[in-house]
Amino acid sequence: MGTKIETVTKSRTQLSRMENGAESIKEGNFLSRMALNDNKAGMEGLDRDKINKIIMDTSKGSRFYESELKREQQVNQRIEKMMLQKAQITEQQLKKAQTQVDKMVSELEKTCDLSRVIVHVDMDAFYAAVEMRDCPELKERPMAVGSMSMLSTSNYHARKYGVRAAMPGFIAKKLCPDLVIVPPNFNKYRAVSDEIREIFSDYDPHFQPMSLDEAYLDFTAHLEQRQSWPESSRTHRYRSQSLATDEKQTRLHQEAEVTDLSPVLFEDSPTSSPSLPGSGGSTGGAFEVFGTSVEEAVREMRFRIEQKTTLTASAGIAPNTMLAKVCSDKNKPNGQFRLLSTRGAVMDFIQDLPVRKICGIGKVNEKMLKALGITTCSHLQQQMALLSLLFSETSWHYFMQISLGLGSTHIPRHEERKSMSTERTFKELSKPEEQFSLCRKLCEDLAEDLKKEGLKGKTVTLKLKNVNFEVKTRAQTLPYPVATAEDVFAVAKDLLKMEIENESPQPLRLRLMGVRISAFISVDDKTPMQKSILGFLQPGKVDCGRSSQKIHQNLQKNPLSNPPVQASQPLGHLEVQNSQKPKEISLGRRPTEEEPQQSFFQRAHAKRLQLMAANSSRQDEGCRDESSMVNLALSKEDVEPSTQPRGDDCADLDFSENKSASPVQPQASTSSCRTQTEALTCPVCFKQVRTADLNVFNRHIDSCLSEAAGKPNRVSGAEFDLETEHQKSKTVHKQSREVEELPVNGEELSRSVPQEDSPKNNSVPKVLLSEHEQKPVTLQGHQSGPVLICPVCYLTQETDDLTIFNRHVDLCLNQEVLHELRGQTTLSIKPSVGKNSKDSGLHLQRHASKSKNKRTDTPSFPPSKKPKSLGVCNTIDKFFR
DNA sequence: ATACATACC
DNA sequence: TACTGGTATGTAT
Repeated sequence: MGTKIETVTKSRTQLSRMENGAESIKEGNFLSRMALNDNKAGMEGLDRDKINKIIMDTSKGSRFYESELKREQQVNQRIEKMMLQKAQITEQQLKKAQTQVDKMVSELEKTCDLSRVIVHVDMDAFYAAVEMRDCPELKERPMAVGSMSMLSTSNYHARKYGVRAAMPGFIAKKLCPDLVIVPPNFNKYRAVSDEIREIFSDYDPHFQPMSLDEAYLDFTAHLEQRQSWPESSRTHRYRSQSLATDEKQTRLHQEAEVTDLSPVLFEDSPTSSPSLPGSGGSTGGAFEVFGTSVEEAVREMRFRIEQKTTLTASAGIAPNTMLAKVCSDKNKPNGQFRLLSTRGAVMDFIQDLPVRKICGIGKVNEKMLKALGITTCSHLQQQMALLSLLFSETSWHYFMQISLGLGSTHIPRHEERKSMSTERTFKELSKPEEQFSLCRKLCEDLAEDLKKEGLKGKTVTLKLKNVNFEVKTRAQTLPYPVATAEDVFAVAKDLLKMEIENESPQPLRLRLMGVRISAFISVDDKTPMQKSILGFLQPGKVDCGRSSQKIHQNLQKNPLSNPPVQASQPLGHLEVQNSQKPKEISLGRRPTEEEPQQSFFQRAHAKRLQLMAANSSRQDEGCRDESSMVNLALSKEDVEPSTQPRGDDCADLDFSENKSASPVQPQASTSSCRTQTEALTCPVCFKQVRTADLNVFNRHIDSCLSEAAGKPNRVSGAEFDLETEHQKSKTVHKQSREVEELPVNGEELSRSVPQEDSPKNNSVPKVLLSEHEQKPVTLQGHQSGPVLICPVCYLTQETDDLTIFNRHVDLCLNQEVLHELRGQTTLSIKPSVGKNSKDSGLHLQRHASKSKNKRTDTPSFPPSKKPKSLGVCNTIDKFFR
C-alpha cells in the first residue's frame, strides 16, 4: 500500500498516452471506482482479484467504463495536486498547524458527551430478505433485487460471489450465473418499513429514519424508564410458527394485538431467564423476557422486529450516531454490537477502524487519504495537522471529529426537505421533440409530487446525462416559487432548449433526464417572504427573510461540526453577491416607467444568450454556426455586457432570435449576419419594424408591451372574457402567419410559423429548433395508433388527423402567446384533440385557485405594481435576488 | 447563484 | 442489450 502514489501517477501517464488504457494497467488499484466494494457485510474472504477481473472484463470498452476511466483520472489529478501541495509544506507550517489542531482537539474533547445511548438499526439485506420471506424457494439460492441493469440488494448467498448492491444485474450474472434477480416491490418494502417504524417509535418516538430499512434512535430516555418497568412490560412472545409464511396481513394484525396484551398475560410468568421457543407452549406460543440493560432493550427491539416481520435487523449501540452506525455493521447480519460509553472504549474502537467505514468517507476520500498514507482513524488523528493544510476547513474539521470518535449525540428532528426531483434513464433519446416531451412528463410527475407535499420552489434544475455518461445540470432561479407542471416546464424546457441548441456535434444524445426543484418556500416562510420582498426593495440589504434565518438555524444545529465557517462565510457570500448584482443587470433591458417588468421568459432568454455568447467566444472556431440560432442572429457585442454600455436589452436579445429563422446563410459569420436583416417582427403586435437598429426596435417593443400591460384586465384580478382573449389571440396568431418575410421566432413565437405555412423556411438552412418545432413528430411505441408530439406544449397527441393536430398546435400557440404577454399567468391548456372536439377545439381555462395563489403567495409576480421608490428601475432581477 | 462532485441508501 | 433514483452537501467559480 505504500507505493500507491507512484501507481497513481503512473496510471495517469499511461492513460494520457493511450486511448484504451485499460489493458496496459494491470490490476487492483486502477479503476478503484469500478472494483468490487468489499467493505460491506458478507463480503469477507472473497476472491477479490477474480471478481474484479470479471467485473472489468464485462465492463471494458463500454461507454460507462470509459466514463469511469475519465472520472478516475480526475480523481487522480486531484490527488496529484494534493501531493504537490503536500510537498511544499514546510516543517514550520506543519508545526504551526499542529498547535492549532491541538488547541482545537482539546476544545472539541470538552464537548464530548458520552451520556447518550444512540442506536443505529439496519435491516439485513432488506429488499432481498423481504422477497425471500415471501418466496421461500429463494432462500437457498443466490438472489438479488433489481434488474439486469441495476441491483438494489443481494442476499448473503449472492454476496459470496461478489454480487452486491449497486451492481448491474448483467455483471452480477457473470459473477454468479445462477443468480436469481427479482424485480423490486417497493410498496411491499414500504409496508414492512411501516411495521418496523412502529416498533422504533416505542423506543424513541423521535427516531430518525434514514431509509426504508434504517434508522437512528436515541435510547436514552427509554432506558431510564425501562429501569422501573415490570418484567411484564419487557416480555414478548414469539410468533406462532404455523403462520410463518402465509396470510401475512392477518397474522400481523393478530400479532400486534397479542403483543400489546402480552405484558398483562405473562405478568405472573415465572420466567427469570429468557424462555426458549416452546416454553410457553400450551398457551399457544413461547415468550421471552428481556432485561433492562441497553443490550437487552435493543435485543428486544430486534426480537420484536423479527417476530413482526420475519425479518432480521442488526443494531449498533454507541454514544453517538457516527459510532452507532459503524457498530451496526459490526455484527451484521442479525447481530448487534455495543460500544461502551467510555473514552477508552471509544478510542480503542476507533484506532484500527478503516476510514472507509465511516459514513461520509466514500471512495474518493478514501483514495485521497490513502495517498497520504491514511487508512485508519488512528492515522487520521496522527495526520491532523497535515490534513488541516490540505483539506478544506469543513473537511478537516470533520476528519478531526472522526479521529476523536465524536459524532451527533442527539437525533436531529427530521428536517424539512430541501429539494425534490425526478429523473429517468432511458435508451437513447436524441430527437428534440421527444426530449421536450419527456421533459414535460418529468415536470408533470414532479408537480404531482410537489402537490402531495404542498410545496413550491423557486429553483428549477435540469439534469442531463448523455450517452457517454457525462452529467450536466442547468439551473434557473425564479423570483417566485412555482409548483405546477406548466410553470416548472416553462423553465425546464428553456434550459433544455439551450442545451439542445448548444450541443455540438448535434444532436444531443441523452440517456437520462431529470428535473429538480429546490429553494422551497415553507409555511413559516410565507411571512418572511413578504418581508424579504421589502428587503429586496431596499438596495444594499441582504435578503432578510430566509438566508439569515437559515444561517441562524445552522449555527444552532450543530455547533460542533460547523463552527464559525458556516456563520461567517455564507453571510459574506451573500453580501458579495448582492453588491455584484448590477453587473448581471447590465444585460437586461431597462424598462420604462410604464412598461411591465420583464417576464421570466425574457430574462431567461437574455441569460441564455449571455451564456451562448460566452460559449461561442470560447470555441472560437465558430463551429456552431450551422446549428446555433444565436450566432446567426447576434454579434457578440450585442450580448457582451462589457461592450454594451446602455441599458440595452433583453427584448432585443430575445427577439433577435427571429432572425435565426430568417433566410440567413449558415456560413454567416457572427458579425456579418446582422446586417442582413432590415426588418424585425415585433413579438407583441406582430408588425414588422423596418429597422436594423435594435435600440429602435426595442423602443417599439417597449411601447407595445406597455400597451399590452395597460389593458385593465391584465393587471386587476378581475375575470376577463375568455372568449375575447381567445379571439384576440387567434387574430394575433393569424397575423403572425401572414407576416412571412420574417418568421417570428422569439421563443414560442417561432412556433407560430408552422412549416407548411411558410414555404420560405424550407429553403432556409434548418436551425435545429425551428426545424423540430415546426414539424410534428410521430412517435411509434406504446400507442397503437400514431402519436404526434405538439411542438408547443410537448404533450403527445393521439391522433393522425393533421387538421385536428394543427388545431391543437394553433391553440397551444395562442395560449403561449397569451401566457407570455401576461407574464406567466393563469391560463392552462386543455387540449382536446379527439374527434369530438368542438370547433373551438380547446378551452382556455382560468384556474381560480391558482390565480389567487399567484397573487397572494407571490405578490411580486406578475407585479401588480412597480416599486416606484427605486429611482433607477432596473430589471426584475434586481428586485428579487 | 450555478455547476459539478461526492456520498448515502 | 444492459451501470439506478432521490436527497443532501461539499467544492469551486
